[in-house]
Amino acid sequence: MTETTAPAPETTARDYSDTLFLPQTDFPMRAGLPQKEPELIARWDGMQLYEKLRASAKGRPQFVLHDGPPYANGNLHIGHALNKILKDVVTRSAQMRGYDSNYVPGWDCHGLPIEWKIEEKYRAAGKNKDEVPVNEFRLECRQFAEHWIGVQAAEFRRLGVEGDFANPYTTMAYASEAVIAGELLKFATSGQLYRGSKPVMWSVVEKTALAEAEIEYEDYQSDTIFVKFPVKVPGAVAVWENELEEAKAAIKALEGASVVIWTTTPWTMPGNRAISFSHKIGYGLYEVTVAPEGNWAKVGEKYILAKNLAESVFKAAKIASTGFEHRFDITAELLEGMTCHHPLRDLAGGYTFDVPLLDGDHVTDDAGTGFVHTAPGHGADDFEIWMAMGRALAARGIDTAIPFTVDDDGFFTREAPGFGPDREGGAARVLDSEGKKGNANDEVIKALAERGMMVARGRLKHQYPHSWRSKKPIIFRNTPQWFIHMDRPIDGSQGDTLRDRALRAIEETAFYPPQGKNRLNGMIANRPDWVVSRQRAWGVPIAVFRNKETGELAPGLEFASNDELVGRITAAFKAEGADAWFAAGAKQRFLGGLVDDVEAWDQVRDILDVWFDSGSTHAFVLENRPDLKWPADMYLEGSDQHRGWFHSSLLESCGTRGRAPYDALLTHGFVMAEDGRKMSKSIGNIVTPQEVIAKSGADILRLWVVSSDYSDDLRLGKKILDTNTDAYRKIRNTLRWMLGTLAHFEGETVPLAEMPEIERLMLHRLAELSQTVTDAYEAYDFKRVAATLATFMNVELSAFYFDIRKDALYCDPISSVRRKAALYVVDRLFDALVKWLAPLLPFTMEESFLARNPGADASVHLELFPEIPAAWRDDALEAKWDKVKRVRRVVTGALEVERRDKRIGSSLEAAPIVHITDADLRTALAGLDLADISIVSQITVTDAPAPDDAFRLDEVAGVAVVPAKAEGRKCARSWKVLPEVGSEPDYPDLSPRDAQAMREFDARQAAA
RNA sequence: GGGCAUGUAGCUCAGGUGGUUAGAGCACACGCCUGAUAAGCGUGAGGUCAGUGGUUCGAGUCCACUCAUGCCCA
Repeated sequence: MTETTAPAPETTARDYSDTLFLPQTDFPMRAGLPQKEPELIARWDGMQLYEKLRASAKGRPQFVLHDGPPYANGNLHIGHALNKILKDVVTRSAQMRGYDSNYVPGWDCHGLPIEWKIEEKYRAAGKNKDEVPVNEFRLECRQFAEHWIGVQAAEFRRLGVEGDFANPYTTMAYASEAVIAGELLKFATSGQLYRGSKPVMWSVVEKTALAEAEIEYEDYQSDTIFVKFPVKVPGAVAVWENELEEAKAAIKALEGASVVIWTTTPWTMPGNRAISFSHKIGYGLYEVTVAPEGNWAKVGEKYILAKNLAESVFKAAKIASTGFEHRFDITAELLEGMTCHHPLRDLAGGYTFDVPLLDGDHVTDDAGTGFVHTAPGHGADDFEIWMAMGRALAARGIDTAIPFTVDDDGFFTREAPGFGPDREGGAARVLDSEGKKGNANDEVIKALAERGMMVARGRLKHQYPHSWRSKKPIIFRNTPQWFIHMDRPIDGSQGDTLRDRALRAIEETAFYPPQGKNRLNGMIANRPDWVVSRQRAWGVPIAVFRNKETGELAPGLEFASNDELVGRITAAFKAEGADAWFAAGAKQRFLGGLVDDVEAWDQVRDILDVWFDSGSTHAFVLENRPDLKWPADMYLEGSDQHRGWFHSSLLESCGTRGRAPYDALLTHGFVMAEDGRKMSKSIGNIVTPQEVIAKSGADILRLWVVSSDYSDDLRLGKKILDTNTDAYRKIRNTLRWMLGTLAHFEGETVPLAEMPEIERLMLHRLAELSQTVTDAYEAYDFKRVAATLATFMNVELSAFYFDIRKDALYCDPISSVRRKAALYVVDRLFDALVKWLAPLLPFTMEESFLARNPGADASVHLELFPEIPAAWRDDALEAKWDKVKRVRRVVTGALEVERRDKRIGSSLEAAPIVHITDADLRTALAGLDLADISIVSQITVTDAPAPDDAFRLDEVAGVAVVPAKAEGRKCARSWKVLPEVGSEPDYPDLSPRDAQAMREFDARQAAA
């Protein structure tokens, strides 16, 4: 509706649209990232961006984020994406902060999972791994890894990750294998490497050790036995010394009593070295009072049992519930320090050692007797408690050596007296080569029964570990392994053990977030010696020889020709890869001429655990590449790597170089589903990076990463992706408007002093943001960068500055300083924002940057963060404008009431009267055009008191607004309603400002 | 079961050393604009700060316990 006083000739009115400086851009509103991003990658490849980045940063201080190598055996999952995106943001932001930030991606190539894949292939073809020459097998593993490195590299690049993808590092490169072997030999030479033993899951059928992942649990029928361990020393007598007579009687009663254990593996009895109990369980002493004729459990025998289980034990022993009596309770104090005789004591002259009782958390009273037979060579729990108690046991005069009672083929050895090769009829066997039960259980039970040590026997069907490959049962078996000392002085000096060094190194490392320090520290402080050996084929060998007689190692602390031997080995590996170790004649080749009799030495065939490989990356990557440096500025991985790569790298480097290979550690959490629970196939809540990229684009995924708190677990699902997509659109549209507006910018600068205040306010905000953003990047606080910039763009630009300045930018005459100043400021805003956002959203920012700065060699990623002139900072101006904004808020509030009541639609229809009784606020407004700032056509500011019914806001005292409709006609060009419209005869439908704009416009048209 | 963490609006996050009605962005609802238009502007609703119990004049913030979730180990 227009005014009736001077009817505007609407039908003939000129359309002024094309005389306005409206936004003009080809930059699309809808990004089409799934298509656009690959084009940008192709462009970066074509222009050799990585090389240009290095060249442009030459001579700057280095920043090295050393890549933790992913395992090369499959497509990326969302966790990889999170990890690599964070790394990319760190390296890109460091580069733009002024460093030479070179990122070299790497891959972990050796190890079990790849071996399985190849074995699986063999199985499918009906072939047996053991019939294939080891180096042929290794070659296939190598090719497999090679393939996946190619796939993953392409997937990483698709995420926008920039780095030296043309020359990545791999743990299987010959040069790497040579260094890895060499690093291990340093431990050997310094005497830190030793041969020990621990139980592993062993398949007798395949004659190999198996990893947890190669095991499946199946039903199995086991022989169970209840066995007596006669009490030798009744325990902590001192505790009872001054106690009641009853207690003393209890101790006396223990004479002749037995601790009873229950086990499902009778064949492990020769390996027994202890009995575990729990202080959380109540125990009692029971006596048999009635027993059947010829029963194992006889009248008068006294057993110590868990009270909860006594009834069931006697039932198994064929004693009626009226045939036994509870005598005393037995306390944990009494059990602590108690020792027993081995039930096979004196068999074939063996088993004469003391069997101690140990308090263990793994003991429960839901089955058995409440006492757990403990054979450290035959179970993980058993081994753990035995090692944990090692020092205390030694103090009690107990030999802590773990016996090798069973050999590779499942036969008892000489260390199982009475059952080994000396036995009449030969060694008893646990399992035969078909995986069937041997005679070991029966022979052990027979021997126990002969000595009167059996209480009962039975059978139990339960879940038992089987080999994934052969489907046959496995056994736990003590095997030789290679260890690195944690607590042995390295240079012979006290306080210089590997543990000491590592704990000191942790103190000198920066942790992001700080909690990581605690976690790593706890693990190093408590960990046992480092097991580095695996009985496998695909890896770097523990390239040492061991003297068959003396156990001496070569290379080793005592070996004379260490340098020569190490030199031969590493040179060969460098030229031929670690395959050289497995080639025929290796022993002669390496050891020949360095020892008297090569045949007196065994060549160790074990390979290194892959954690040692990746723990050595600092040596073969950081030290070997001239474009990197040692130590790294940062290692960045998921929080699980406190146990993994951070840990092994720390130990390796401390053992060989005395300090950590990194100055800082940054850890991130895991990606969870939307409800905070882990993603799983069965629930179907898995999100893959591939599908997000195909549907939304990598920049959406990156926005999700950088707006999340990576130090905690991250959540991801459809809804969260949608939210991020919306947030992305807001950012993109604001940039798009700036690009459109800047189409009219001709590069003209306006001196700061001549700029309107609101332009100076924006430059000031830019100066503030510069500080915030660079600080946040420096602290790796990316969510702060993302939130700060997004909020700025939405609140201060889109909803405030741009909204206000549209009138000047679209309508002002070409000559307008106000318009020129605004264009200049928009240009500066755009430039800074695109650069600050570039590490976060590399695709979109490149696209935006190129829209302003076209050129074959142009890239936002070659830029530095903008230098903001110090003069732009103006805190007083900001304080002043805080007041202006307060007044504006009241005006806007008043307009909203008018709009709601349908008195106005567009705010340009209004001409409010603003009563400001607060002198401070009025001063702030002096010289400012509040009508422009409030986006109304006219405004009246007065210090007169406002009527009672004026609009007020509680939080803004001293301001009241009386609404009014704007007087005059609507300018056909600017749409402002002004009394002056029509005052210029040559443009009767325009305001004077627009008339002037048209004159200049027409003049330019004519000149063109 | 042990170690280390985390738990603030639908979503993502702010909330130095305890102190007025707990904030922001996005999403949502409603309204406006139609010269940023599969956009833009405004207004609004939305939280017993995981729970319980303490310390304190006062706790989202300190302490204890519980619950939930995650990582590592067993």
